[in-house]
Amino acid sequence: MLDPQLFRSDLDSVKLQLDRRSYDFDASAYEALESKRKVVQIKTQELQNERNKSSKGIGQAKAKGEDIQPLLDQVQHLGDQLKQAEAELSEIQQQMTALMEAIPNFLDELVPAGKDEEDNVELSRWGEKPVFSFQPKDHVDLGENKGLDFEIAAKIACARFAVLKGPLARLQRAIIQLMLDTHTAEHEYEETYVPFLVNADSLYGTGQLPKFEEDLFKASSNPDLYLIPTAEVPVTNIVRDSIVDAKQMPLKFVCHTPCFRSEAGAYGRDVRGLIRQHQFEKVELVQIVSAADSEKAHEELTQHAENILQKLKLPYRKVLLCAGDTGFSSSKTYDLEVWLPGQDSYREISSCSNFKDFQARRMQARWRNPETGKPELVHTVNGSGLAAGRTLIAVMENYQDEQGRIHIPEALKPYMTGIEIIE
RNA sequence: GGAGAGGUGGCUGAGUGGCCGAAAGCGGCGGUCUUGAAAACCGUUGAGGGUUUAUCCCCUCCCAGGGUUCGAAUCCCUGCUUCUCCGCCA
Repeated sequence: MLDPQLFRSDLDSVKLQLDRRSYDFDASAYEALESKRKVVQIKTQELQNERNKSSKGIGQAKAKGEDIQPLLDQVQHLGDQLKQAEAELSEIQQQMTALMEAIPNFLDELVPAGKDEEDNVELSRWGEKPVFSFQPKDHVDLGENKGLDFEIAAKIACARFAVLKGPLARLQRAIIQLMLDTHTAEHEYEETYVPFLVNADSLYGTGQLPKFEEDLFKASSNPDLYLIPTAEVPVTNIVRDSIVDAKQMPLKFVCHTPCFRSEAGAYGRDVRGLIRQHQFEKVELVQIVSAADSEKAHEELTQHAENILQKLKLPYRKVLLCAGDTGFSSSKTYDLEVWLPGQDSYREISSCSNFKDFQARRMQARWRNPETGKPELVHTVNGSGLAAGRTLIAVMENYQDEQGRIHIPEALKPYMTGIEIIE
């Protein structure tokens, strides 16, 4: 949610900002609603004031033992008028909220113009792509005789699920362990365990609702809960409706969860393999910081995700998303794309975003600034550190040999109880 | 699942229809005292919003949503939630 004050004080710059997003903002509809709001709100508050004064007068008269009947007759007309004004105001406010909550975040000034991922800007590359003396296989072929099974998963559930058995299941767990250990021990994140089902308020807070409900799995039960599409939702909502003590800032959480996505708009895309699944494992990094610190925190958090790729010696590149590819709630996003020999391309393995105060305003998440003594909105920053399912793919494809075996990267060996090669 | 008791400011906690946005204490902030600190004492200290150049003024908020009333933290209904006891359970 954007700052409503800005809409009132400088609508022109709001329009310019939303233009960068190619967001079709109906400024005249907004202005009409806003001027109506002003009139009705003032009228409502005047009526409330009148009621309060009268009631106070009645109380005092009664205490003195005076006859209050004449006073009661006087305020009789107030009730209906007030009720009507309040109803009208509430209707306008609901319309205003509906309008405001559908508007995406402003883009950071450094975000490049562009329509889709073609226009993203590559910032850096790390690592050497492996050179093979044979035609490298993709992870589906490599996993075929090693316990990676999509048919069984489709029998158990449906398409876009996978079953892992034996050393590959072990390898995914090792990857998760490495990430959690690194982020807690070296990057000072607090390990967190959270619900995998969340309520609508939480999804609203981080921006998935109300606009993107079709991307979610809803649990058809009472109370209404949704499967989390990312740990970002439960973890960020830890600070919803609260004022964080300055001494506790910044808050840094790391959390491993499964993630569930309906992939409703992805028919026919990435149908092969583990790339795009309804369920996948991810380790998420979340930071709750002050406005002054969020830019730095965003850079650092991205580096923390990069460190995992570097430990695994997986070649990757860092990309700054263009205007059209930056998510609804995000102000600025870096994607980390890992090299996948089986696909002969870079694929997203982490997405690190600075949301500034956009989520915080939706969540009413604040901290008390000791300089002013006043509560201020926090900034939220998060990123995958990393998507474990895709990391598994990257390890399989980058560490394969001519016999179709998979060599365990050095950094994972301590977690594999002696297994050095999966064959 | 059954029975009972609660949800009030940063925290503890008083308040059962008007003088309550809310006692008292703790904590925070400012000051007096002190070489400095502590203690003691004095003062101050909730959030959001409207109007305004600003001050002023006004509105809303005592878990949430409805209701009763001229008037609700207080009474009624519904929901959520916490705690205690019993049962069941990984």
